[in-house]
Amino acid sequence: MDASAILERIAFRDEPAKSAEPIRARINVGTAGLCSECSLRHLCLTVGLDALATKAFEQIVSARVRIGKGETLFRPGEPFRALYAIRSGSCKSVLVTEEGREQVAGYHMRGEIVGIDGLSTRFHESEAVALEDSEFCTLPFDRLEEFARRDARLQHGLHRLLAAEVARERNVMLMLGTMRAEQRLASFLLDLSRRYRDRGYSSTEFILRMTREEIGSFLGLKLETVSRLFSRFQEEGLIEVHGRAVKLRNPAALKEIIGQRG
Amino acid sequence: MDASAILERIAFRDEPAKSAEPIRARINVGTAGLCSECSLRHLCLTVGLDALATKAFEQIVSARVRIGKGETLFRPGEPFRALYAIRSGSCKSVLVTEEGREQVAGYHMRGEIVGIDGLSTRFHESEAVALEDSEFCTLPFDRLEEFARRDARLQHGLHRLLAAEVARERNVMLMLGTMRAEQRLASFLLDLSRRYRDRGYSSTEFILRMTREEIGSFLGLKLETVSRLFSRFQEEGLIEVHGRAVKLRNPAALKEIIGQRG
DNA sequence: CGACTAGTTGAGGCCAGTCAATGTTGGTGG
DNA sequence: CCACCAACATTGACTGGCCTCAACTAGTCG
Repeated sequence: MDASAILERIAFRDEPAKSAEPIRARINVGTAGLCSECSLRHLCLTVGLDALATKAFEQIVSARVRIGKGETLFRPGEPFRALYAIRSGSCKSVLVTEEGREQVAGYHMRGEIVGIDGLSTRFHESEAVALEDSEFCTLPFDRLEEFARRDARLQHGLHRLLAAEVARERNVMLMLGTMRAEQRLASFLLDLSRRYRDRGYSSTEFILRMTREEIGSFLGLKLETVSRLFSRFQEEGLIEVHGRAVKLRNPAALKEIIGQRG
Repeated sequence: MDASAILERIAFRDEPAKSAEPIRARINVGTAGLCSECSLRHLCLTVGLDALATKAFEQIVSARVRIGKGETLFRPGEPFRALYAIRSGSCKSVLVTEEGREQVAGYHMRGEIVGIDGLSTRFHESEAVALEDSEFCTLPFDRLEEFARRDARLQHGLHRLLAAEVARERNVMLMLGTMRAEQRLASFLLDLSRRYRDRGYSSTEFILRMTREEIGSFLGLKLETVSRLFSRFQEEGLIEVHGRAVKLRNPAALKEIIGQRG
């Protein structure tokens, strides 16, 4: 089987969908291979690679996937074949246990990489759902590994990527384990703020892509609690909220809230 | 600087200790290099390596560290140089934030590998504290990376190790985000049970190495709550507790508790 | 023995969950 | 354009689970 056939298999996700509704993922093979011109290359795995290596890296990133809002990029139980770099849009990752316990494990925006959850068992364990129409670059993992064996810089990048995921989850653990509701929400807002800033957007004004329920699930709270806290923060002049539009009026005060007693 | 000098630097931790009390870590260089005979080789990074590669791997594992109960293997802020395989004993890892927020992030026993927390920033972000006198094999990370570039099996093993840590933390997230106190404790006990079983110990009778406070910190609960739950589980005939000695009398019922409603 | 740490148990309070009613928004079709 | 509907969001009243504070007990080590 040649490379393009493998890529088609990956791109078209040839295993049967586990769920009733069809996956309407579409693919643009033609537009692939532009890492060296990608505005996100300083956020992606190409960090640390020189121009030549980036060109070589483009050979790996040979497929793009577009999915619509609410559609899934991968589902629990599906074989793990690739990581996905978010080229545009955003997604959430959702954990589901046998007993039906469900939790939003993360919220990911452009320039970030999702799919690591499948690396441990070689099957995806979580679900990635687009929160808006989104586009992803497919990074076939076996080819990444091969590249990493030849290039220590990419190896480093890959390790750092995995380690960053560990670090991110550790922070979530800390939040869930030690913070009270208002601290969790403040922490969530400041985290978003920082990440939007890193991407060149406003750090004080942004649109939430998640519902109150999804935010609550991520923060270990109920949607009513989240809603109440938004209202309270607004009353206290910390933020302005109109539905999903949020403006941070006093980030310093939010930071202070997080620092308060155990 | 030759290899043994590097190892000495690692072993004797030449950077100044951040805390008042001295680190009394001792080292046995002489006993290193026995991976091929180690009873834990099927749990360690050597999984998947053949005899020859395991022999080669021994060259990497060139130092052992012994530390006493309550002493630290590494501290936040220290440069990351190596991963540590627990050869005997156990340890906890503790997260500390700037604001003094503190949480036990994990409990690790023999055959497990700690220190991954330093990989992201190249500085350790958590503290590893021995819960009993313990012995660790030092795996210098640069040499691991070098080996992984030459041997795809070790590369796989390393990736799986990192991915397993991601998966472990995801489970902790789920626990902290969706479970009530009794479910968290049940989940904790069954997790220990499984891991002791995997190591050839009894899965129903074991000694806790952590205090109630440490367990509580890990589970996002207060020590009083943990204590009360132990008592209640005992009243209900689920377990027997005498201080830190625990006997699971009805693991199935513990499993059921976890499965209960949201 | 006394000091100390770890653990247990009780009483009461508060934070967040639960249940429920109402308001708002966005998409669809007449 | 508006009516309608479903999904999302807000707000209130009440409940309950876990925390807080506190007293007491059981080991442990000098």
